[in-house]
This record gives sequence, structure tokens and C-alpha cells, in this order.
Amino acid sequence: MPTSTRFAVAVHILTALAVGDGKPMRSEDLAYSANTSPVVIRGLLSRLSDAGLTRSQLGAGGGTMLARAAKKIKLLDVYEAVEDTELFSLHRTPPCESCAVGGNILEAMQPTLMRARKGLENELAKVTIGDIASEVARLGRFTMPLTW
Amino acid sequence: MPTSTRFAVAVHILTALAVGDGKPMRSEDLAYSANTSPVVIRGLLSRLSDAGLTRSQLGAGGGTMLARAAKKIKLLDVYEAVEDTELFSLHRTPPCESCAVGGNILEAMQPTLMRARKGLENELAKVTIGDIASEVARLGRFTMPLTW
DNA sequence: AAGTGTGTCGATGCTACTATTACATATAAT
DNA sequence: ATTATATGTAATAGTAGCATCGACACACTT
Repeated sequence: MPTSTRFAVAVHILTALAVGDGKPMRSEDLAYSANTSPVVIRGLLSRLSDAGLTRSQLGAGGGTMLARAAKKIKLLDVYEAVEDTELFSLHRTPPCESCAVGGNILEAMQPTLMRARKGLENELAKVTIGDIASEVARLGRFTMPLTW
Repeated sequence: MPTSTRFAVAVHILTALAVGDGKPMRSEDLAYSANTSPVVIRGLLSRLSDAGLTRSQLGAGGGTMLARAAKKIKLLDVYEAVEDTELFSLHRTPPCESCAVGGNILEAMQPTLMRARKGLENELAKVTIGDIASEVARLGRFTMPLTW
């Protein structure tokens, strides 16, 4: 199934912003670090901005900054901002309505699928971009803020 | 994100087998109920059989049966049997190794992604095909086994 | 006024998934 | 034995979502 790398790259972007010294970063710089194209970055930034996680500044010396403290941005916020497909896809063509199983299977599965999704989301809600940034700093043996 | 319809259809298949009276069901019958093609069903059955969840019988009067009691088949077993893509896809092209963030972001995210995956899997491990079959029977107002 | 960076559109290529046809193989029924 | 039946797998084609790339209008800074 078509799976998106958006979540991983979005966390990457936000972590880079969190690790920096607060100066705006250009989409080109972020693209270099994430090894993708500036257009992809800008597409993600557009979603992150809509979600209130980042804000951008036009013009020379401009770029993107975090809209709030990294510790206040949960990975769940990022997940919801950039992922749009359902975690569990159901039948492409709806099952046979008149069948004993086909007519009820979706409703029967639904509570379990919901709980599974919540189980995942609860874990993503426990970790913030600040946590990831700290961990990156520890692994990379540098201190924040990092001036590029 | 990452899910095909395989999981939903596989649960459908197993539930249909669980609801029945134990007689083997043909891929054509299952395809009718799930509103898909017999080949898709057989492809799923091939995986389910490899995972030890079903067994098939060739020839006239043949078909597929559960290999063990429905109550002993966890949805997690089904999930693992038919899904092969990772829940979280990482960067399509690996991030910049020499960057402070790019070089460490994957390792920094990994524990969280693992916990999120476990959160989902734990929920799927709590429910069995037997539970789903009972719920389908309740919703459809019939009793098991159901003779077709 | 000139330079810079964002935001978005359209086109292209790629990959995963589903549907469908076809056929070889194995089993049951007669 | 012969025939009918059902699985299992391969090949093909069509579909959808995603990432890449080029281009450009718009906004802001200097």
C-alpha cells in the first residue's frame, strides 16, 4: 500500500528547527538535511503551518520557525497534521450487504480498530519534538541551540 | 499510511469461516461475501495458511477451514500474517549523514515509533476472531454455527 | 528597485495494491 | 480410471498515492 514518508520528514523538519538557535531556516536548507526537494518541504510546511506548528517569513533572511516551544509540540500533533489516510483501509468495494458476515463485519470490527488507533496515538502523544531534539543532540554529541 | 485492505478482508474471511458450521468454504463463496475476486481471496488464504491459521482441501467439496479454534486466533496474528509494509515509512532517500539532525534523527525516533507500533499491536492482541464472529452474530441476529 | 524566499500548480516517473485471466496440480466423486 | 472440482501461482493490466522536478506568482527585506 502506498505509504507516506511525510510523518518522518515532518518530524525531521521540526527537530531541525528545534535544534537551531531560532533563526528561520529556508526550505532549501531543510531539504538538504532531509535529502529531498524544497518543494516537498514546502508542501509539508504548508500543512504544519495550517496546524499552527510553524510560521514562515517571506523575503530575504526569511524562512520557517517553530510557532511554539518544541516541548509543546507532540508527535501526535505532527502525525495528525501531515497524515491524511486512514490507518486501516477497509474493503475497497463494500462487502455483500445481504450476507450474514458481509453485512455486519465492518461494524463488528470498528471498535477494535478504533482502540488500536488510539493505542498508537496515545504513544505518539507522550513524546514531543523537544524530546526528539534532545535525543538527537545527545546522539550527535552537541548542545542546543546549535548555530549552523 | 500504511495499510492495505488485506487486513480487513482477511478478518472477513476468517470470521466467515468461524461463523459457519465447520464445512470448508470455497474461495468463490468467500469472494462473493467480501465482494472481491476469488484470486484475491486465494492470495490471502495462501498467507493465512502459511501462518497456520487456515488449512485448505483440494477437490470437489473442498475449500478452506480454520486450522484452530476461532477464539485462539488473535487479530494480531491476522495482521502479521497479511501485512508486510512497515507501519511508519522513513525517509525515501536516507537523510544527510553529515548533518547534525539528519545523521541522528532516525535513531532518535526509533524508540517512539516502536512503542507506537506496540501500542497498536497490544490492542489487536486483545481481540480474537471468535470475538468478532460473536459480534457479527449479535448484530445480524443469528446464532452460530450458521449453515449456509 | 532588486533580491530573496514562500506557496502552489502541473507534469512525470515510481511503487504498491487490486482485479482479472489463465493454467498447472491435487483431490473427490462416480 | 475418468471426470469434475478447487486450490495455488504466474502474468498482465489498470488504479491510486507519493515523491521529484520545473516554473511562477506573490510577499517581504534590504
